[in-house]
Amino acid sequence: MEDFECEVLDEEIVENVRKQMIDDDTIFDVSDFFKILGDSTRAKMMWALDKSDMCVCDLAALLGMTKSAISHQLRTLRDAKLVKFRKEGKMVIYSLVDEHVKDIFEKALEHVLEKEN
Amino acid sequence: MEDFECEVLDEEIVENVRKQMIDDDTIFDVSDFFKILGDSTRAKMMWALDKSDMCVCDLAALLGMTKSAISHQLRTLRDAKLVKFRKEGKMVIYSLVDEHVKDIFEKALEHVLEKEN
DNA sequence: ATTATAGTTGAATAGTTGTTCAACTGTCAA
DNA sequence: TTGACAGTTGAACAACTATTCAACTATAAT
Repeated sequence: MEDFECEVLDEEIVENVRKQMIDDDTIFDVSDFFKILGDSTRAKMMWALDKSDMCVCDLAALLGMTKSAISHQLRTLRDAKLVKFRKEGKMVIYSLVDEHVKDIFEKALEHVLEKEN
Repeated sequence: MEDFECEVLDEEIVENVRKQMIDDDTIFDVSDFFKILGDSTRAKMMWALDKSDMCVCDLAALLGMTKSAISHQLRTLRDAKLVKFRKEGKMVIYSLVDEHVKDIFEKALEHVLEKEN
């Protein structure tokens, strides 16, 4: 017989789930959001900025990375609207945009720590 | 003068944050967790499995992908202990491991939808 | 036994992404 | 106006990863 790829086996389930499925754009937005936190450098930066606003240089020193690397990642975080910045003289001070992320971070942390066994 | 990379500017802040910093292993685990949900295919699969347990074939049909691609991603989700499976005849039925992920997903969804403007 | 189907797997490919490097801007101080 | 420093940027490189392809296993039915 022909080698067709994937016929539906349980029509009822598939149709039912398809009806409840959120639209592609939203799923993309959600996974893009997770992608941002899915890099340990960015995750650390968010964690650090949650503790205190900081300039690029201090973030770099804290994490033991170059200013360039940190600046690139801050750009990513800015594009994702997770951090904002203000200028103070030569320095640029970054801070978190909202508290929302903190909640998600802490829930994820719970989840991860729970699994450690 | 020498071109040193990144001297600490605000000792007090950096030291204070350093003391509150969570350890590297934990940050890695958390960002690895986010990385899993940071792919739209896997995000969709998790979303679908939250609505109903499903076999590989139906997941593939629902998402319009090959069984192979889905199977590979299911392997990733299994390794991350986010899904489990049971066998029914020729079929392998996958389901979510816990409710924890659902919470995080929904919080992230809130966050994303809130920003849409 | 043979055929069809559900699913898995490893290798290969193509696309993505994090960091480095070097060159740049803007601000402050002498 | 010159030098030093905080930060940004684009290009390049290396590492990673999602999907495809082909070959495979296992179960069920004829």
